[in-house]
Amino acid sequence: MKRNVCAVSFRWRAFSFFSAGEAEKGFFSRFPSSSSLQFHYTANGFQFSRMRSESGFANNIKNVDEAVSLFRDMLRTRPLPSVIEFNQLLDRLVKLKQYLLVISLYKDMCNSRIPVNEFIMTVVINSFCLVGRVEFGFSVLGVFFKCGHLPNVITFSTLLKGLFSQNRVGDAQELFKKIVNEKLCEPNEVMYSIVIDGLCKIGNTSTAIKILRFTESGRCKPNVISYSTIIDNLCKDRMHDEALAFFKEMVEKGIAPNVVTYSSLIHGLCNLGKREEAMKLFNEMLKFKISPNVVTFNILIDGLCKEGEIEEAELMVKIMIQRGEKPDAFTYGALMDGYCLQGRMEEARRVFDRMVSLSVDPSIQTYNIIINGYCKKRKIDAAMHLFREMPQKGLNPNTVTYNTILQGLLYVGRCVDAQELFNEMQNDGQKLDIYTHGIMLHGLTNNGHIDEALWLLTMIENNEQHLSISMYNIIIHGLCKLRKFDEARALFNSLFLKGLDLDKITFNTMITGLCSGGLLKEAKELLAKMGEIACYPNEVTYNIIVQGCLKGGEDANALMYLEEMDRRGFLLHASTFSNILDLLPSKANDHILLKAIQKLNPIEKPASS
DNA sequence: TTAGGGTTAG
Repeated sequence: MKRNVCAVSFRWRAFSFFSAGEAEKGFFSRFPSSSSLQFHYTANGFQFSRMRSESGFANNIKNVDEAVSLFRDMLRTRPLPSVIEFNQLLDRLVKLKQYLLVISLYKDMCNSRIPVNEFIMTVVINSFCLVGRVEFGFSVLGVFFKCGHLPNVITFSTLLKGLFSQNRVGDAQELFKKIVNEKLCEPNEVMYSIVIDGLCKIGNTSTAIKILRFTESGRCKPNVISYSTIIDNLCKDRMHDEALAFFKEMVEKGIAPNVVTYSSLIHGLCNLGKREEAMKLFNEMLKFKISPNVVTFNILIDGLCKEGEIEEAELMVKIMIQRGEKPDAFTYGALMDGYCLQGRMEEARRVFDRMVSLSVDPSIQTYNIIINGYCKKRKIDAAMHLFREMPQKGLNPNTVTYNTILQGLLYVGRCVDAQELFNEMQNDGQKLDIYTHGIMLHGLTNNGHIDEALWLLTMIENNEQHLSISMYNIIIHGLCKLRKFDEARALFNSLFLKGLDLDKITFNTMITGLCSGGLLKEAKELLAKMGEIACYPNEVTYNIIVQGCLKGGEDANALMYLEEMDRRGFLLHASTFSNILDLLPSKANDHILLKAIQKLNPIEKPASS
């Protein structure tokens, strides 16, 4: 397809995010050619001529070595194999997830002056996107124009998908607008669903809905995928009524919901704890002959387990098998999680063994679930045994696994073992995350090892990695618990100097500490300070201060804060209420206090008698 | 059948 290439390529340069300089010189120098990659191949010279007689010859390629060998064979064949055959080979490699190899072979083709077409270049663009280098995808677009080809709706869709997957949402939106406004191609259902999905993934469901409405006005109408994507994300936002409205709308428009639509809705209902409604929908899909798949069953099984209905979940596994769906690591993971939640570790272990005996490979996550179960039951040796078994099964414990075990060790007070494992984790090059540090700080502090916790905090500060205010909150809480108020106060004050954003939890922790140390005046001053720095006190703050005042005998101040709570619409917590009740016998005549209590009473009033 | 699309675990 050759037409007015110059005009198009001139127009194309107007893309602000397409840095031609960066991209044009980029990928040829950065990506190796296949000959420099360590692949072994046998050059028998007949491989390709033998295989090409079979239909869909590339589908018979089983591994990378075979593909490279075949490719070399193809380069030597005369006359040259067709561009379609080269494309089939590259496409097979994409299916085998060998994206870097696709890029390398493409480079070899260009070097050998083998003609390429828009199909091959789109495969290469897709490969660049899938290795996280969408900018090089745009450089291939430059080759399109040089070769006299025009990018079409599939090329642009691939690039849009690449931009969204690399979180370049602004660039993706800009490109999409350009495609529409300048009519670079006619968007189709796939393009719309990529854009809708990309917007939903960053939580911008409302713009995604606008795109859906926009498509209604065009030639290409929204389809089941666009609707399902919107429905799924509304469910994730817990907006089930809105999701159901879209469901109803699509049915009325004659767009048939499929297994994904139903699975999303069922998932949404399960998350809201509406099990019966979820089952109703499940039966509805059966009635309409829409077969639930392994995902649908896993959603239901997981939902039942989280509700504590494990026996029903086990029954659902039987139904799933009867219907020809094979339970997978998710299924067994959900069951294990259910048993773990109830502390039924023997049954959880039996599910684990059942999974292994049925040749379902446990995933890292299934290990994490059962390890977490053992840790919660303080059965740390059993957890440790499974943890050490993982590498033998070819699974490397991830950050979550380490975090779980660390938490378990600290929970039972094994601080030295936790420290050792924490070191081991770092020596193994395992990534630490914000939870790792929180778990360590919390565990050390809780076990009275405040000095070690402070030392760790200094290390984290020096590395400036994952430093968050919650870490200071943990330490301040620990210092106050040990009645080290001076140190707690010093740390608290240092946060202002460090320029860290204090949150309500920091203030609430410090105010709790001050109240527990009888330092009421300081606690009240701190509460006043919250307003000054626009970190306004919340319901928790007021409950803390009221309790502090009552314990410190400052009833008048307690009353003042109670009135303040009433004005702000804050409720009494049960513990505060019980503190007030303790005081009542001596305050039976204090009408103002009684009135305040009546207003703030958190307990439902009995029906009028 | 020469290229691009949506769902489930701490």
